[in-house]
Amino acid sequence: MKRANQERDDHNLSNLAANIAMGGKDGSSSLNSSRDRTNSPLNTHSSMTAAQSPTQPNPKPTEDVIYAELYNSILERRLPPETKLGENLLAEHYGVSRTIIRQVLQRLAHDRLVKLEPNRGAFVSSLSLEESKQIYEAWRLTEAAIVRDVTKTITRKQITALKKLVTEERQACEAQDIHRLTRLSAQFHMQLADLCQNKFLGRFLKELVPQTSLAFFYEVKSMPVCTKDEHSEILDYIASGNEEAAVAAAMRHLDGIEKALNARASLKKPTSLIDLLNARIPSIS
Amino acid sequence: MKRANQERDDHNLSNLAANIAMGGKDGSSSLNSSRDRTNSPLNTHSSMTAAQSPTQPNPKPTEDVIYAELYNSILERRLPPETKLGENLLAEHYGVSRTIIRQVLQRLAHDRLVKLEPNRGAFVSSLSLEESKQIYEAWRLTEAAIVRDVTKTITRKQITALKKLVTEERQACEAQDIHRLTRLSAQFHMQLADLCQNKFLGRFLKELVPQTSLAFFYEVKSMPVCTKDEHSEILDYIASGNEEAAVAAAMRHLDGIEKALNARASLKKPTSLIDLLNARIPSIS
DNA sequence: TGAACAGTAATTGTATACAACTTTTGTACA
DNA sequence: TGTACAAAAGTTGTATACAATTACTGTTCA
Repeated sequence: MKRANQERDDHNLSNLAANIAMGGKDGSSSLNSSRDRTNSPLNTHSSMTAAQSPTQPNPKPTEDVIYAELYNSILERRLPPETKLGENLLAEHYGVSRTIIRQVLQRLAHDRLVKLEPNRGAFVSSLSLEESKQIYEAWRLTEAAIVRDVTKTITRKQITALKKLVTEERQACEAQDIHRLTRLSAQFHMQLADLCQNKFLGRFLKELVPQTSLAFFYEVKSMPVCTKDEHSEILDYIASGNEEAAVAAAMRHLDGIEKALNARASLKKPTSLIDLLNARIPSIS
Repeated sequence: MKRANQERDDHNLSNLAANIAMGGKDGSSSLNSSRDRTNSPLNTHSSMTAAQSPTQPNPKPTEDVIYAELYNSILERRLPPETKLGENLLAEHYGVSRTIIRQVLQRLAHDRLVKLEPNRGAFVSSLSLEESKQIYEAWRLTEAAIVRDVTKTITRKQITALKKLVTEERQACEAQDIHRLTRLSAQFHMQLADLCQNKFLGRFLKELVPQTSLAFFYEVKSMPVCTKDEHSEILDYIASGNEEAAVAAAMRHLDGIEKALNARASLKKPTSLIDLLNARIPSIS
């Protein structure tokens, strides 16, 4: 009836993304597991260097783990907008029942990272250019309030943690690790939001930021704007208690990101299978 | 096996609230049904005058209907904070499986109107005074941006719809219908938020407003601040295109609500069964 | 050749059975 | 009388079976 423990599929992000991309017909994969039990999905090290501990017999992942993996996967743009997230495929991949997958998909739909179409299934959400603009407008409004708040209350320890994050960004940038950089860049703002005394504003921003990964245009291959230096600048102003300068720097930063987005908005959706196939041989055409 | 259609329990709000309050041991109830299929829960007429069409054989309610009923029920303060929402009780009350109830509870938890405690169940969320203050701060920030936006783009038809709402508020106020007034008052702000061009800001406010019903203090029996006139004032400024005056009026309005909340914050939680029993005979003590 | 239709396969929606956990209730003992 | 422990009742968590809907594929007919 059930699959034995030993022959259960492992689950890691790169394999999952590959499986989904090719329709899930390829079952074989390598052994890998990450068993973080943090509340916020962002703190899992899902996209760290691959080879970790192949010894673990790979117990059944919890709902939270699966949620975190998919969450990060979308945030890092590994699963592009409009990708179909079939329940059976995911259930078999993670070795859990569809019940769990369903709950995960509902949570992601709640985060607006996934859209559920009745009787048709779950898909990674997508954003139009207009919607993206609206996100950045809402982001600016909220970020300003948060930066103001945080500048007043931030502690040494918190500054150190954020500086560490910027350092990691720098490393990812040097290593040309686009996915990791994308995640770390979002994480900087989300971690800042966590420091805001006002829980509700913080939550709002933390919901907003990941959605910027859903723009259905956006050139994935080129390196995103290297935001590490701007993050560093904002952080310095915050640390020095210069509220207005910090806010101004943050606003410039967001404006810059949005400008870069607009610049890339020219190329349309390369999402269909045909487009993906064509994109494989760009030199021949 | 299954219960026959005819003897299936009906489901209406007042009976549900009563059932939950008394632990669900009382099964009998009257016949009533509302079958709206709107997307936003607020447009259902769940709390209108009771007697409608007792002829309907009462088909199985959809997930959306149950969601809307519970949503409104919490918003209107019929189900007070910390009320336990047992899955079996709800499933039997609505005549659906626990699967459906579970999904509804998850959606409500996503809205932060319900909190899910692992292995313990679902409860109506509650808010501390500090959290309430934070909500109002976030509300002010967002409301200002929304009022500014709406003032620029509002149409005649939309103004008429809002005026109708204010009229309904006035009626509810005269009729001393606290629950309905609470809902209509929230609806005014949520409908305004819907008119905002920026979807994300609008959504945020629509998530924020219902949560103000979760303050675990707050005197339910006394009439809430009659906000109808202030709503009318805000609306007039918006209609006349006076952006700054509209924003100022809205800010005064929110300040007033928060002040009233603080004033009522003295009486602590009367949630426990003992407290409720004691509250029944206040004249004797 | 192409469009429309029908049948089949696959996927999602719902209900139910069982397992795991928590809370309550009852009893024994200090 | 009160505390500690044990049993049982009730509730939630998960998996699975079946129903309903959709998507696909192959055939027929114009």
